[in-house]
Amino acid sequence: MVLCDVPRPRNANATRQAILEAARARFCAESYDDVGMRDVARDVGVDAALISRYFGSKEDLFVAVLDSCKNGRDLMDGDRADFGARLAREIVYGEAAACTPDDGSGRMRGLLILLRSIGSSKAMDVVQHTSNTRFFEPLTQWIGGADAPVRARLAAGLIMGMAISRELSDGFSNLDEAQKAALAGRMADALQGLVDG
Amino acid sequence: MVLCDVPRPRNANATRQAILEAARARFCAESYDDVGMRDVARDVGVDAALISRYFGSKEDLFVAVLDSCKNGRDLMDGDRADFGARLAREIVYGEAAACTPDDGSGRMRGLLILLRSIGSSKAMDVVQHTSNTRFFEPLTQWIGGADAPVRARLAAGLIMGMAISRELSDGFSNLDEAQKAALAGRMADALQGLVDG
DNA sequence: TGGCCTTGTCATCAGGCGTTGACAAGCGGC
DNA sequence: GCCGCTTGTCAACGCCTGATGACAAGGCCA
Repeated sequence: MVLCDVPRPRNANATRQAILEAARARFCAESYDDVGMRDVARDVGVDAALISRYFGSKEDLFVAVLDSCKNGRDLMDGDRADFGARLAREIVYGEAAACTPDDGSGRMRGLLILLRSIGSSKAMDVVQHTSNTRFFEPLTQWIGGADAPVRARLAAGLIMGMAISRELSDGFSNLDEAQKAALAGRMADALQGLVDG
Repeated sequence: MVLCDVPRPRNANATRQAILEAARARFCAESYDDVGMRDVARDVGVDAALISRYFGSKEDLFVAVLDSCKNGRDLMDGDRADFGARLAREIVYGEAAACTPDDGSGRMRGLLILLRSIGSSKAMDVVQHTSNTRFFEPLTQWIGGADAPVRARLAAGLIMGMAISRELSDGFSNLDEAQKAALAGRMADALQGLVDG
């Protein structure tokens, strides 16, 4: 996970950015409590004290990481008629789970980070607030129409639940390819039904 | 949360049971990482060292708590035609969230404890194993028929996701009563559809 | 070349954790 | 009454965490 082993040139902006990306990868793979400042610092090849200086506290770093992720609205980018199929594919086939330390292009990355740290009391406030403003509310707006809040809650629940189910079952490893396809199909239909009303 | 403040009579079985119940309440309300041995000990009115002696390690205590909960199969008790409505009501109206330190009669308690500690690396092995043997597999068996694994995954995902959605939204506090009823109704239909095939 | 601000390191702190082994107190049997 | 086992307490250990302030070194400017 070490991103750079030659002496880092003295460049505050680049270093700050490297810390942010390393932290994003860590928070994507581990819960808030399991991510240590020293871990992130080691990934970048820097002393942990520097993170404190650049970002303040660990919670501030967490917020900065969430802000650096693409907005939850991006989940709704693309053809509306494909929403269900798109999301189902990303979750069932794990395209959402890939979490390389790149520019944060994964559309679901922010949501995955939030899901990872659910249950951590220290991150609870941030997680709760961010999931509402970045995920629930945009989804509700985008769905629109009568019962939008209700349908959005259900869609969000299904998305989050299947993401967790994926974690708990090691990527649906107990399902063969045909079953995975069936799972993605059923999930897509359910989601699309909620979007279309 | 202190269950007893008069000097506890010297009774190993009763003390062990009291520790188990206090731990169950704690693990139901907080994640594995957030529950401290000293917290549980204080609830019972006992020294933390005693827990180590009676249960071994913290992980052993966690396993003992999960074993003490009603089996996940109990979720499927009752009229099969009511499964969706029953589960939806318990989640939307929070009957599942009540977690008093009683005999562990809540049917969803075991599942709630597992959900609380998702994301904790220390508890991951236990959570993964228990959720499969106590929740996924019984549900798959109970659903039965063609595509049972697929439908069970979807049902489980919806149940878990809505339980988490409930947490993140403070008990669906942004929904009025009519919307909650609509949510429960839609969720019930979706679940029942998965059960019936 | 010398001064100085920036960038990064190091040692350290206070606090929390789970766990351990030595000790105190209750209590039944001889 | 005293022994010995059980039940519970206490102090401490080693480890890890996030955070802090003093210090070293790079690099620009005069």
